[in-house]
Amino acid sequence: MSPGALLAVVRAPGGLGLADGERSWAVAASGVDAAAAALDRLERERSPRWVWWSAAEVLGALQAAGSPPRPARAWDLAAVHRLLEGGHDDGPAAVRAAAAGLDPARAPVPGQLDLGGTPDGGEVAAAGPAAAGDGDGPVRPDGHLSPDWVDGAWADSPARAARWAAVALETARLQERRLRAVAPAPAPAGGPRSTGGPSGTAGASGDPVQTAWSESAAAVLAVELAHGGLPLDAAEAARVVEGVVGPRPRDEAEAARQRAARDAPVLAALGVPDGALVRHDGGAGAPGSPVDLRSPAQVRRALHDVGLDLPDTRSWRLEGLAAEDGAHPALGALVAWRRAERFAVAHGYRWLDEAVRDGRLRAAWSASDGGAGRMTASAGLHNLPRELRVAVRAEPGRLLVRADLGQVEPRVLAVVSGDRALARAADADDLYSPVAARLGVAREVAKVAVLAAMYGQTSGAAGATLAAMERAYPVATGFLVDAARRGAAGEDVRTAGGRRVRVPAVEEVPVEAGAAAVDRERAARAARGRYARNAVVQGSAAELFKAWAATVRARLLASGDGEVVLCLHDELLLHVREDAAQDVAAGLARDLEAASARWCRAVARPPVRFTADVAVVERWSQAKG
DNA sequence: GACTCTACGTA
DNA sequence: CGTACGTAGAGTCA
Repeated sequence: MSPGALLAVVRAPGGLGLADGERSWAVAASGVDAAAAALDRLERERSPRWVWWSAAEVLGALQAAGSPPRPARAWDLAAVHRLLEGGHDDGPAAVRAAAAGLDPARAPVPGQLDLGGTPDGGEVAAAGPAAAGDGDGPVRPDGHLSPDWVDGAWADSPARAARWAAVALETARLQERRLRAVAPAPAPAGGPRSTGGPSGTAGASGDPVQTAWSESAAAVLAVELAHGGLPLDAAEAARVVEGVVGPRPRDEAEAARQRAARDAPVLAALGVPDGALVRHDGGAGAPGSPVDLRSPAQVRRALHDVGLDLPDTRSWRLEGLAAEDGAHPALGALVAWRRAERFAVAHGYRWLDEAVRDGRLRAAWSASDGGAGRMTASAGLHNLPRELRVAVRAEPGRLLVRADLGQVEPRVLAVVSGDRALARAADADDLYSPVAARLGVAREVAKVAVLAAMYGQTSGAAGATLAAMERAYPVATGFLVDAARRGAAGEDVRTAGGRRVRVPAVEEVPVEAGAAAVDRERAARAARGRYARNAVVQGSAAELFKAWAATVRARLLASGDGEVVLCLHDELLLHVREDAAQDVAAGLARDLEAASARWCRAVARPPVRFTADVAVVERWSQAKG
């Protein structure tokens, strides 16, 4: 077996089911440690590209092993399915149906009785070892997976586990064929407009399989991030929380008193009598509770009663008014109250107790959630307030290496659109400087215009500069306009790496429905347009980021210098051995060069320069931010 | 109990 | 009438 050859694995109670290009077999391994050891041995002997229905399914439980496996290469069927199809159902039945080109509506849903089994009209069952069979095999005559097997019958015996692995292997091959079929062609030199299909153009070039590899690596990373967690000094975090929301209450009664004490000055400023008596135990419309500050509607009414008629009570609006001369004192009080309340609710003591264990902040990770395929995390990890970053701290003998991509979205726009002028601007450390020179405006104006183009903003100061953008960078702006047009029309779009971003259709409204309904429809189409316009950039940036993260993970794996502990859209945080930190930091830039060059080739676009800001620190807060 | 709305932290 | 996400509480409907 050559390194990188596909090797499918499933984990059953008694051991592993395995399949490579030649045969399928089972390895007995009862218990987490034995399974981890068996996987690890195969990793060392064969250096395969592991095929699994999902990294979480195989690796999740094995993270608890004394020596968890650290696979270098993977083909994650669920991750590749999400790449190809979008959507959320990435279980084996949906994955197999899509890979085999079958109607997903006919795929078995877990727990469903098998009422099907006869071939769909005109559809041909996939050939191969998995389909060969007895009437009780994993693949039905119509090509869909058998509901029994989807529901877990594959785990009943070692022989069945081996067959299930063979199905996984075959499904990976089917996915690879489909990937090549949807791969976007290079952006035409003459302009961005293209025809046909959500990808814009069909036809293989570049190397779409690379996206499958890095997305699969990100799925492995997600499992490791969920298990490893982010090093967090709980005592330091508690100090930060105390500074914002006050001391930790000993019981619910004390918590209620503290809440009332926080509310009192704001209620007084609003002229609400007897604020200290207000109940805040969750009861709506509590008696004797004239204003619940946690209710935006009640706050709005209270502000109206003191002469402030506002469309909403969002902080930025209150802050703006509070800064004016002669502002009502309630405004400033309310802004300060909101900040503390927000902190207490989202990142207060409850969060500390639930999310932090053994000095680690742990969250559930997804490698490609959301329409555009960004990584997501739970437990408030991706919206950790800056004040708390001081508590994200390397353990003794270790340091943090933090790196974030510079101006990643406009650089990605240069790649995906194939705009040569924007690509030249990306040669500069600060992309906005050459753009500003070309547009003949100040740097800040240029920056706003570029961002406005990518977000679909039409109002405000960016408007005038947008026209200059269109003249100076017609390929890039044309690409964005085209994506917005597709989105507004309800067509799906694809990222550079071929990720399908589903755009929900807008319900058509007859003219008779009235002007308001017609306006709503137009607004909904515009929103879809902005969504699609942004998704092709944001989603492509997510792919580049994951390619980088996968490269970094691979190097850390080989060196044993440390681990990735956080992925934050364009930022990586590594927890590494103190003596290796400088080497790791230097390697991050090289990894970015390698990953971005590979990514540009893979998506069949001219190379564009990417930059990263790298720092070695003890606390996350010490890095620029 | 499931859902929507408002709000707000991060990128 | 600038994108995405996760999360929470109030409020609504059943």
